[in-house]
Amino acid sequence: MKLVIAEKNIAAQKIAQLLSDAGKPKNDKVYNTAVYRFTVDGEEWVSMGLAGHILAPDFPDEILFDEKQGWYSLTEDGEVLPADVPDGLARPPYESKRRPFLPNGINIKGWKVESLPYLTWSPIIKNPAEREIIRVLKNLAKKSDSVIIATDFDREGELIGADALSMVREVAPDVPASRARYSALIKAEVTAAFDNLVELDENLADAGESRQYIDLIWGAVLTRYLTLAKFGGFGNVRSAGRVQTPTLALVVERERERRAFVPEDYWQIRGMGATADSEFKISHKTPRFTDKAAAEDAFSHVEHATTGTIVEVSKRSRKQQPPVPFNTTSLQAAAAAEGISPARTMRIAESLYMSGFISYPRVDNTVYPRSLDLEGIVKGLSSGSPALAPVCKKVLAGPMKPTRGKTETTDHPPIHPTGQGDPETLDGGQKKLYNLIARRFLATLMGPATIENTKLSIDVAGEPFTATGDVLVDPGFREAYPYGLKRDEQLPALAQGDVIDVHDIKLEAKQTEPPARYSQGKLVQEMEKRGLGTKSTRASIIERLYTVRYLKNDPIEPSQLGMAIIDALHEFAPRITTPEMTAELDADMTRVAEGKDTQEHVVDHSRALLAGMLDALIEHKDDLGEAISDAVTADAKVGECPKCGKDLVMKTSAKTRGSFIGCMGWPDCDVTYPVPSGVKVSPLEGEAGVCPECGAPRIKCQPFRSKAYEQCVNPKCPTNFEPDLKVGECKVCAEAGRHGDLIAHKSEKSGKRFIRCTNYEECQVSYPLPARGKLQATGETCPECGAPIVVVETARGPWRICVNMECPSKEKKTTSRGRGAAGSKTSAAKKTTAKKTTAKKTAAKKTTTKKTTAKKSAE
DNA sequence: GCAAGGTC
Repeated sequence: MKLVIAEKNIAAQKIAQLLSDAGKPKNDKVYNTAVYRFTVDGEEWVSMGLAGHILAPDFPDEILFDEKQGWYSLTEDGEVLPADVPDGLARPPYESKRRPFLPNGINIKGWKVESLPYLTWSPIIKNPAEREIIRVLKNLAKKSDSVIIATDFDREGELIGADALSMVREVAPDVPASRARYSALIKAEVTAAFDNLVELDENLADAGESRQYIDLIWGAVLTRYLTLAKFGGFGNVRSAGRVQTPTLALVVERERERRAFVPEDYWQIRGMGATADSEFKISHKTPRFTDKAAAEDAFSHVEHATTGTIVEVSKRSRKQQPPVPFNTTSLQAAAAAEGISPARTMRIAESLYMSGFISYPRVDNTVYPRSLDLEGIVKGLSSGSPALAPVCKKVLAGPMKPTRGKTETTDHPPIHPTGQGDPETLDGGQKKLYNLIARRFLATLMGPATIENTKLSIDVAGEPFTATGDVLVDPGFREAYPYGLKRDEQLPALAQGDVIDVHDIKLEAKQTEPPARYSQGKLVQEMEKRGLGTKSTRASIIERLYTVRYLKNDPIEPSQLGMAIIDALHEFAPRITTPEMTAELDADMTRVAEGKDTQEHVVDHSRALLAGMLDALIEHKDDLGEAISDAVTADAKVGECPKCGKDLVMKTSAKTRGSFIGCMGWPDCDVTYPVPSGVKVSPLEGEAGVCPECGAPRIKCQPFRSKAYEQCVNPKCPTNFEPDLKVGECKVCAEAGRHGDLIAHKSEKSGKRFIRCTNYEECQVSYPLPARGKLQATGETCPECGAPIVVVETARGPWRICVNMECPSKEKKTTSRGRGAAGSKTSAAKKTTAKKTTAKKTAAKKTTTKKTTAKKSAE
């Protein structure tokens, strides 16, 4: 039997399909792992997929260092054994200007600043990371008479293959092994690769392993150092790494630019133009006046103007080209613009890929291979998604010339829908991403959009004004792909000499804006541009920076802690803070791969560079600890104590582990505030962070998967609730000839807010209220149902509602205002909706599972 | 308790 070892399951499956003599390969399982059995020229073959790297590098357990005997380990009875370490590490571990100050017997497993120099020079072992896969691999290897490594054709692939082979060698030391190198999972490539088997490239694998070692050594040493400089308790690791630290530095650098930015004043003159049946924006031909006097002079001419004359009408049409196919980075950027973070995009994409909706999601390629059945996919989409059917029909009728991106690789096709599966079974996030991918795919097969731009030149009291409007005259690809499309701005049909009304002309003082913060999508693109990380790692690295609290918010801001970390590393270990470390590492690895340098030399050189920085780092440990401590306190600050003026900070209760806000003046000052549970809370900065009503801090609350809101932390503050506010009079009571007032209440127990009539016993009139937002009475009643109208101050501004949830006006609002009105549903109505959604989801899940199972057994 | 790289 021949054993084919691929990097991942899909590759193992594809290879089996492409090499199999006749008919489909047989799906089989060895201990729950999928393997594929087939025959080649009558010979029995089996292929299996790994799960990427199956071994993980780590520092050995229980290895110690002694000045005289070097590295050693202790047996269980305490016997000293020389450790099996590579020659290069037999040297004194730490070439410091000082003599090593440590006692003998340093254990590198303990997190101690004193052991960091030894960690820098520690040997590295590789531990099994995928025990199940290794078990299957060994099981099959024992039964095989030859083994073919068919992992991806790149540096990491070669390393993954070499690691797999080392596991095979443990059970089959003499089995012949060879390597198949294919760069695309298509018949011609794969058969050619298996017809021309080569040897595993040990140098290339060594290069990959050097990368692993250097990343681990630098990452572990600096992470331990930062964590220990000011230990913040377990769960408060301050990490550093070759990719994450330069990425953080990008964000910090942008923030510094913003802070150093000096805004410049400018002035704008803008107003409204109107014809009998339409209104449009007009602005002075000089878009920005930098001279205040000139702006005021121009404004004085038009301030009281009521009419303007059209001087010229010009029309220009421009074409917008359809987008190029998605690779990982462009998908992440497009999804980020739709509010899905890169990390979440990858989690959802993985699930869509695993259930057969989309192609493999980790790709650099942006050119569809010739072998891809574009027409078949469009047909599949057409029958699977009713919403896409009309546009699919158009695509099928057209010439279907796909666009091409700049990056052409042959490993996988660009990310595209498979045309399989029923999109109705997907959940919210999946559906959103699937639609983006499906619509992008269709757009790449369509023609350009044509936008007609109309420009009006208008004379207003001798001053030149303009108005512009963009109208999509031929949607082209936009019919499939509306993402990021600006709304039409239609100007009325006007001709030279026509006179229009003008009004509301204003002189506005403005200031230039600092450079924008990175969005998560932009940061992923910037990382790619600078060679930081790979398509598979960038999203998770950004996410990591959020979990260690170096970053916050979106657009991305660095925390004080993040800035302190960059400052410290910039001063004492600058190499880790720039993309150059990655560039130099790449150059080193190329030399190792070419056989011009060795793993030992390259890794030792890197160890020496790190060791050279340790002296200064250790010397300044306490300074850094203080800086981190100050930064953490500053990050926790939510405001100033209204009672004693000291800082109010987020604290964690030792007893309940819940969060609360407390005064730094404790125990002298006892001011505390509760913090809503189940939401992510962050302080608001500047004026927004202080409640104008009561002086307590205002905070931003981010509930899981719903809109963030802001509120004052003081539960007794009038901004949280106006108790016993009269919002109107009871209509039912009035009809019955008595008087009843409608009063707003808040339940002490549940915290729910509602309106109830003072004669509730008799009329039973009560209305629910939204859970948050300051309430104002208007004195008005709803024209549709006669219930009172109130204003609720929400995060998105004031919101007028009729308190009667059964009011007929609600239906209209739901359609016209979308989310805003949806929030006005009664809790009962909400419950029904929630139930429906859950039921739908459960049904959807069941269907998906059924389908997948059905599909699997069919294969 | 550390990184970054694969992929589940």
